[in-house]
Amino acid sequence: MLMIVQELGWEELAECNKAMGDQSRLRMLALLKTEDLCVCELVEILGMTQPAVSQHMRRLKSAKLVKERRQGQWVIYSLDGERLPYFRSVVDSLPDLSYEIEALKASGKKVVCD
Amino acid sequence: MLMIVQELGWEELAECNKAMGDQSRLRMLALLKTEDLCVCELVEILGMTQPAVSQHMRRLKSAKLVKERRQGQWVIYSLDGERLPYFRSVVDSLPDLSYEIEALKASGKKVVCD
DNA sequence: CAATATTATAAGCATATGATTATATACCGT
DNA sequence: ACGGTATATAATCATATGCTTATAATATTG
Repeated sequence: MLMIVQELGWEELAECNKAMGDQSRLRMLALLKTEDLCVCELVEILGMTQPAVSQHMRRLKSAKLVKERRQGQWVIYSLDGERLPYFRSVVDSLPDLSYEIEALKASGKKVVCD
Repeated sequence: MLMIVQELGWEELAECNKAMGDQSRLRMLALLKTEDLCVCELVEILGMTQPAVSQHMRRLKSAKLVKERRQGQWVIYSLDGERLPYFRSVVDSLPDLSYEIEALKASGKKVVCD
């Protein structure tokens, strides 16, 4: 089976980098590297308002760096980024924030159990 | 000899990505991948004003993605980006624009001969 | 030193960005 | 269908960004 990987244009390339050009969104990607998370969990960990998180996720989603799925009342985000050749390199270079997720679980606020 | 590579913080990481989050600056990086260039050559190739190019290069320089050296009356820019772990991956994924530089040479407007 | 060429900086302006508050939409349990 | 929880969108606002024009700074040449 032949897979055609569509070449990214300048516009899309710039959009991907812009999407990764914000500290909050970088932290979100770093968190999603460890585990898929829903919006309210990101809100809890990052200490941001819910609309702020939603809007950041929209930006990441429109750059195709994350994808979403609905699970009950939650919308769960996960890393995507197959279209961006160096996305894995970027994500790998992000600090490990798994301890944040551990802390969330310890506090009993982890809501989604896959 | 032990080389210590200073870990980049969120702030710097975001700045690097922001610096790469613009079509013009991506093109500049793509051009510098082929060959070191001075400002007036970038002006010629990209069809931008000289101040616009200078300001973009300042942004790239402050993110440490390019470095400059003076050669006579010209300031020559070249890729740097050793501090950004995935910089090479990004640059490698940029389209090849060497034909732009060839065209410049053919037109007799390549000013710097190293 | 004067004249020219190259590059950088400053100021102004239109648009983009990121946050906040308020409101709408979607799903769940009863 | 209703109330509660989760998420998205809209409106607003302060700041950032990118471009333009004008001007300054630096280097070369005569």
